[in-house]
Amino acid sequence: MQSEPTKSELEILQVLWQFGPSTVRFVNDQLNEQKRAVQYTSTLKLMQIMTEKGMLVSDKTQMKHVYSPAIEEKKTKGFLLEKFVDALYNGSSSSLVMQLLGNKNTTKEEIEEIRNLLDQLDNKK
Amino acid sequence: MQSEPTKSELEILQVLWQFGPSTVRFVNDQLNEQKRAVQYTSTLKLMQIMTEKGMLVSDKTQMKHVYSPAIEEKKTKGFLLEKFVDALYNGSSSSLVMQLLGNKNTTKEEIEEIRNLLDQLDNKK
DNA sequence: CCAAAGGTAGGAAATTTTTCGTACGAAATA
DNA sequence: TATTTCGTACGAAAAATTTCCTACCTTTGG
Repeated sequence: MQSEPTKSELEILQVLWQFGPSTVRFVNDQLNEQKRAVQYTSTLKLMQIMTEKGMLVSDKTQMKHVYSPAIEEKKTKGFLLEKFVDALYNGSSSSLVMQLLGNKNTTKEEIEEIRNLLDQLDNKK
Repeated sequence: MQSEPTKSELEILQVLWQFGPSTVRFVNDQLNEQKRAVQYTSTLKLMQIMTEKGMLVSDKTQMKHVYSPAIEEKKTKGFLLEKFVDALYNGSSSSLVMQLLGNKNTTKEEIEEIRNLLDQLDNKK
């Protein structure tokens, strides 16, 4: 069963998704670069906890353990998206999209892109 | 400035969004019905904290205080949606929609609805 | 070989979030 | 009126999350 990552856990997953299997050192460097100051052992600890929870898997054959997400990116994001739609939009995808389309941050290019996605979907039927 | 509601805070907001300004008693009953067992004073306390934070406003003219969201639903949801898109889809709305369209839970009716939204958007330009 | 640098393990402190007990006042009701 | 019911206020306990200190081992470079 999939459990919901906490905020910090999600940050770590993001790094692993972006760069693939990584050492603690690398993940920690990325967090400090991309996000915020955090001590090496904090990151280490959290990644160990995530491994216990079954959220990550680690290759311990080498001294520098290499961690990867235990569940594929798409699945986890889908899971989180579903939770989000349920919590905020009562499960209605179109409500979410409506809100999205009204957002300043959604550019015309993005909207065009979404239209293309829909067209492709039609062609398959 | 808008601050991110915690999980429990969001549950309370949901009730207020759904039913409009409410007393603590009513919100607590709804939580117990819709979500999970929780004591009256827990809900009271949390709603008081949310008021301190400026997340809710309360009408204290009557003995039974009536609480409302301080920020309109649309704004808060938009705020949360933006955070979500940034965190999971690197700010790309179309990526999110793509994932959404692939979801089992998104029905054909929903997809049709989304298409209509896009068409309406076009007509306005 | 020795020191320095870099790795993991584990416990525990610190912080944030959540929950509830207790006190006490106002309102309803028997 | 007396009692029970229902409300808020407040403090603090409990739980969950996040952070980091310390110990100790391995590798690297002089």
